[in-house]
Amino acid sequence: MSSPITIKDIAKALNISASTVSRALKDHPDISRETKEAVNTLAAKLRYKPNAVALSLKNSKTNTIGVIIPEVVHYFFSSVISGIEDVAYEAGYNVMVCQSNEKYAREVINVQALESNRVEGALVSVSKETHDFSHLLNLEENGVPIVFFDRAPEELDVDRVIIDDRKAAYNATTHLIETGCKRIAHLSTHQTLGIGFERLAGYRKALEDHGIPYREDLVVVADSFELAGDATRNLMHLPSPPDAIFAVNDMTAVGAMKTLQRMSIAVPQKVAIIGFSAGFFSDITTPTLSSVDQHGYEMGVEAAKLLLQRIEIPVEGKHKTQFIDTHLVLRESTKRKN
Amino acid sequence: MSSPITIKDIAKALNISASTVSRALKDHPDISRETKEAVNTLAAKLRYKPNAVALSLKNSKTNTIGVIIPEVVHYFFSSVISGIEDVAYEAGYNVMVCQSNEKYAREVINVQALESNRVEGALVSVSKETHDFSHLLNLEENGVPIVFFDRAPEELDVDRVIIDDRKAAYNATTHLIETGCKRIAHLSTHQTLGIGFERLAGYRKALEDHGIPYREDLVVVADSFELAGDATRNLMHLPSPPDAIFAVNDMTAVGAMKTLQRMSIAVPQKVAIIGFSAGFFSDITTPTLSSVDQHGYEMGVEAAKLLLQRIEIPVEGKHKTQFIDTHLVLRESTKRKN
DNA sequence: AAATGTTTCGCAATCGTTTGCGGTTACGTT
DNA sequence: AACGTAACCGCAAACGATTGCGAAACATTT
Repeated sequence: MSSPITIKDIAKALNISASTVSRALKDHPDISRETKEAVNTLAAKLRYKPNAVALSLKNSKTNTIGVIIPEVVHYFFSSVISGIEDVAYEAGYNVMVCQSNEKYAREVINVQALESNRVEGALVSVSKETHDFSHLLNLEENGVPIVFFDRAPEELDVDRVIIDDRKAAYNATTHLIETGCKRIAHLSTHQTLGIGFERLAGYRKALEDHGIPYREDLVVVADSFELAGDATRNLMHLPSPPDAIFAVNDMTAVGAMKTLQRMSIAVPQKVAIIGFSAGFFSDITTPTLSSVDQHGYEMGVEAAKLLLQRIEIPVEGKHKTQFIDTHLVLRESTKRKN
Repeated sequence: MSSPITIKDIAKALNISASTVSRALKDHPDISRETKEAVNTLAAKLRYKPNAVALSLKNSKTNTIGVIIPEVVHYFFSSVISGIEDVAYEAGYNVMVCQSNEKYAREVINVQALESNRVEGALVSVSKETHDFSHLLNLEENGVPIVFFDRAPEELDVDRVIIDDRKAAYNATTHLIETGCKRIAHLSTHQTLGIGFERLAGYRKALEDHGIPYREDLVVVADSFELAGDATRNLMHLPSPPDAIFAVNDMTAVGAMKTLQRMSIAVPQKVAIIGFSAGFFSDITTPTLSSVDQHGYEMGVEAAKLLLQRIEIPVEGKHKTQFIDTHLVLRESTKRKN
């Protein structure tokens, strides 16, 4: 059968009207038992499946939410998706996933795709290139609620589910300090990204609260496996090299660790390392990597829940910022407290 | 504006008919220049976006393909998705992603969701629990082409994009043999899974071709990080323990590696290890992990391409099996040839 | 001046489903 | 015999966009 079975097919076969079939299928009291039985058995036999497209049009309800993320190929983002998927599935929603590939232009196109497809809400983590949020704000103005997660525009009145980056960074840095590290480097990311800004701020605050002077030469923008290598080499050639590194994410931390090992510098004895994100591969490095667990799955769950809530009842007044708890996962790349 | 702008809104505002607006928007010659301009400027001003749902219904064409995978949270699967996404995007298709979470029941529901949403084709990698494929075959009978990737039903006439598991396993095993290993263990997965069967077959063939006897006690079903630990411990307590391990995937390989290290057994000197899948974390273990690169992204690309082709021109006759090239990525967990 | 052509646009049907309203039976009641 | 009333069911409109066909309005030709 090339074209799917419709209600009309059933109606024609049974010599009744489409409306009767429709009502019979949903057990409407107006329909006699015999008719219902006939319809139901034929529908089952023909494997009738209601056309969700037609329903969407009729009800102006697509039961679909959109997701825009930079790249699926990151443990963190894919675990967020997993959380989103589970919540959406439970609530009878479908998920449309779009990747921006960290490109602003593509993100704009993604937004249009979501809007054309009449998604009822969107979950967005913006690309690194995105500094103008008008495409997203327009979407929201047009009645599509948005919940930002992880990477959210600063200082805008939007719903967001994020971690308390500053606090998490503060805790990570503090742990390094408490285990005896004095010269703590920070491999950071661009300050425009919010998380870059916040994590640096937490790092600085921790230093300050413990009476350790802030050194500009110990803070480097390096947010990938490759960049971390160069940055680490440079850091270690400083007159006063670091004895600990707080990296803005795990890939960066691993890049640093690998480089240190290649330089025969013992981790954590000579240089301790702590990462951010707790991708599951923090388990498999040697030494295993201490990290800040961002709870991606949970973030997905909470973001999706908030979005569904916004779909039910549009925001009244100001939006909400929800924090996901982080916690330090202490493994072998940092020293122990004594 | 709560409800999106429609063609009728524009028509009403301009005191013309909806048909004229429609034609004006697509530059139909029947429409005068002035009308076109008026329509276009108003459409732009109101940020009119065509309703993809209505178009889908009208054209019986949703421009959407469905993807069913066990879990997004695997580097391999998310890289496949990435490949699919890129091809789909290029061709103007949307992607609907569903996770089976390795459950047969949920996979069935996923299929229904895809069918209800009238996807034009599906890309499927079946769950571990799936032994009955009728839900998928029904879908295909109803005119929705399916391309299976990675995990495809055996001995069924379906389209599939897979790697040559047997050959890849053969190569991996052969490399271990050529670097001097004599007692090669295989951490395998269930034989029902096809890839389990094929990889074991390749492993056996390699042994055979090199005159090494097959030992049942060296083949264990263990296909996760945790299971690999126990299995490896048992293997090493054998009277004649292995001097190499070929693992069915990277997580398993890393589990084995970690366990060996905990037992103070040198890798690769005492026991060499080779994995399968080349998740990017094979780079970050110490020693780095030799592995068979499955080229997930490319698999996604090829599977999507094949699917789009099937959507254009339905299969005439028998289906196609397409192999993605694999290659050995030799790193530090195996010895070098001399 | 009549006939033909050209330009520009609207009507209505269609995709599949739902639903208010009205219509047709059959049955019972007076 | 005439009427009321359930019990069942169909008509048609609606969701938004497209498109064949017909129809005005105006211009051109003979």
